[in-house]
Amino acid sequence: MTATTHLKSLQALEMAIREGTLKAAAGRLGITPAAVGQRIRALEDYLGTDLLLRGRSGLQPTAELEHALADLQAGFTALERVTETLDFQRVSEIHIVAEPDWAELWLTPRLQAFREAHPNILFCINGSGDVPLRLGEPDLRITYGEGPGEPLFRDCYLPVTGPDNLRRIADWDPVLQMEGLPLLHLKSQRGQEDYPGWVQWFDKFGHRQEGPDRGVHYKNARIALEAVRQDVGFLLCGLSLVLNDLETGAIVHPYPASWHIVAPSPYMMQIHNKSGVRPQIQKFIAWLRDMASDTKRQIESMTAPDTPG
Amino acid sequence: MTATTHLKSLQALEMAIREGTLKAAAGRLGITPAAVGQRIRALEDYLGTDLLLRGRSGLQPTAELEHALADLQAGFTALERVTETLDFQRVSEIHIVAEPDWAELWLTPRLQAFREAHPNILFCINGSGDVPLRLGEPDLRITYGEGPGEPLFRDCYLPVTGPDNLRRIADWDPVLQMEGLPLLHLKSQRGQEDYPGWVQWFDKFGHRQEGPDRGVHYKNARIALEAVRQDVGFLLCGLSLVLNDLETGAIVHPYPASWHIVAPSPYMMQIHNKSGVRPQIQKFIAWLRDMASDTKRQIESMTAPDTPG
DNA sequence: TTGCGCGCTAAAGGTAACCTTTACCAAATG
DNA sequence: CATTTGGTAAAGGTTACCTTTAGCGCGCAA
Repeated sequence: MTATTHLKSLQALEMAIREGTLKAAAGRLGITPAAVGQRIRALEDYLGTDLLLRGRSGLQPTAELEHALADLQAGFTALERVTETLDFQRVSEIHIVAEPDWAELWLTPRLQAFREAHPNILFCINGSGDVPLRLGEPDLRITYGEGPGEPLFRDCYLPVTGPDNLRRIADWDPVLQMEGLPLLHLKSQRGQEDYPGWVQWFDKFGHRQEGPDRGVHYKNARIALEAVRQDVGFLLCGLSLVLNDLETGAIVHPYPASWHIVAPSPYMMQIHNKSGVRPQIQKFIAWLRDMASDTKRQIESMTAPDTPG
Repeated sequence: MTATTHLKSLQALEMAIREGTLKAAAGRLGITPAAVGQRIRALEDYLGTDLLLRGRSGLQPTAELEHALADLQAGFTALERVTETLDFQRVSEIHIVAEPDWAELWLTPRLQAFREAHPNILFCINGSGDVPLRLGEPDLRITYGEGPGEPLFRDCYLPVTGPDNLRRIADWDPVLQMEGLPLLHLKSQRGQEDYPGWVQWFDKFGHRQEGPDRGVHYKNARIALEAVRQDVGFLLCGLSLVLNDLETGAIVHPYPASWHIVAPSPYMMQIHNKSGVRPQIQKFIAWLRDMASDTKRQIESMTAPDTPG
C-alpha cells in the first residue's frame, strides 16, 4: 500500500461535494474557483475517470466516486478535528502595535468578546497586556495615515460634547452656539495634516469667528473624552472612538452628523510575516476585519447625507 | 471552521509516527528523509509548538499531538481507503509496444499472474490483446539496443538445442560436436550488431570450422524454439526467453553456460508521459521491475563463472 | 579512545505544482 | 433579449516542495 497522493485534489473534491458548488468550495479553501476545478481535474486525469458531474445547479459525484465518498468525508472530517485540536491546545501570544487612541478606545473595548471566545490567546498591545513585550516585529501593526498595509476603515471627525452642554446651548443661535465655550484639542491634531482639527472644521462649517486653534490640549483621547463627558467643552473626535459613548448618551454630537470631516487616511493594518501566519493570528485578523467593517458600516450609516443626526 | 492546511505535513507526521523513523516514512512517501523532516518542521513552525520528539531510536509524539493522534491516523487511514477504492474501480488499459520476441516469450508468460491479480487492467501489447490499439504513444515501450529509457536486464546468449540432440552428440569430440548439425538463426541476428549470432559465438568459442552463417532462418523466436524442441538443430538464443523451457527440460544448453555472449545492450523500458503516470500503470511498472530483476538474478546465477552448466 | 555507521538536520538551489488572472461559454433568470 | 451565475481554458508567475550535499550527534565496535 502506497501513500495517498493528490491530497489537495481530494480535499477540493470533498469540499466541492460538501458545498455544492466549486465557487463555494473555493471560498472555503481560500482559493479561486478555477483552482478548485484544476485540482479536481488533475485527479480525474490521473485516475483516467470522471469523479464529479459539474452541473450548473449543483454538483454530483459520479458512480465511481460514490463508493469512496464516505471514506473521503470521514477522512477530512477527522483531519479537521486534528487541526482544531492542535490549534485549540496552542497557547498563542499576539503582539500588536497600534495608534494609542485607537487601541485604547476602539480595539480594547471590542477585544473583550474575542478574548472570551479564545481564552488561550494572549495579547500584548503597545507593550502591555497579558504578556510582556518580546523582541522583534509585532505580529500586527495598526497605523493611521499613508503607509503600507490593508485599510480597515476610514474614520469621520465630528464635534462631540457632554449632554449638559447640549441642553445649555440648545436655544442659542446656531451661528453662535460654540462661541465662548472651550474647544478641546488632541495633541495629535496639532499641526498634523492627517488629523483634522478645529481649524479645518471651522474652515468648512463656519460657526466661529476666531480662535479655533485656542483651547485646552490633551495628550490622548481617553483623557479628553473624560473631560467631554463632564461638559468641559467641545472636542472634534473620530467617530469610531466614540460610537459606544454616543450610543449610551454619555456624550452627544450637537450638530448634524453630516457636518463632519472625513479622515484623509484610513486606519491601516500591516501583518508581519504575511505568509506563514499562525492560525490564532489568522483568527484574530479575521475577527478584526469583521469588527472593522462593522464600524465602517456604522460610520457610513450615521454620516450618510440622507440620515443626518 | 476553515479548511485544513498543511495536508502534506500532516501526512508526513502521521507516516513518521506509523513507521517509527523519518527514513522509513520517507520511503513510504516516496521522498527523501530530509523532505519529511522539512514537512513536519513546517507544521511545527506554523503552530509554534513541537509535535514530534526525534530520538535516535524511534520517534514519539509530544503531548500536544497525543490528543490529535487518533483523528490523525483515522483521517489518513480513511483517505488511503479512498485511493484504494478509486484505483480498484478503475478499468484501465495499458498499451505496450515491445520487441516481439521479448513480448511473446518473456512478457506474456509472466503476465498471466499479474492479470489475475489485477483483473481490471486490460492490455494491448504490440497492437493486440484485451483491447484494440488506440491512437497516440503507448504507455510503455520496451526496446532492445541503444536508446532512451531505464534498463530492465541484460540478456545472455547461449546455444540451446533439443534434449534428443544432446544425447546424440554426447560422446562426440567436443570440437566436432556441432559439425554437420543444422544451425538455426533468427531474422534479428542477421547482420545486426546488437543481436549476437552464431558468427560471434564461433568467433569466441571455436568449435566449428566453417559456415557459421549458414543454416535455417526463422522469422521469430517462438517458431525457432518450436523447431529446437523438435531437435531440428542449434539455436543461439537469449537466455531470458528460454528460462522456463530450460527449467522443464523441453530444451537444453549443450555447453557450459559460461560459454555465452553477453548482450551488448540491455532491454530498455521507456515510460510515456513520465510525470502523471496513472496508478494502474505504476503498479504494472513496479511489477515489471520486479520480474526483470528476478530474471536478472536468474541469468547471473546461471552464467556465473563458478557455477557453469 | 578512535573510527564508523546511522539517523536527523541545515542550507542551497531547481523545478514543478499550484494559484491567479483574464477571457470565454453556456445555462438559468429576469 | 440582456444579465447573472457558475464553470472552463490558457497563460504566466511564484512559491512550496523536493533533492542534493554537507554536517552533527549519538551509539557501537575495534
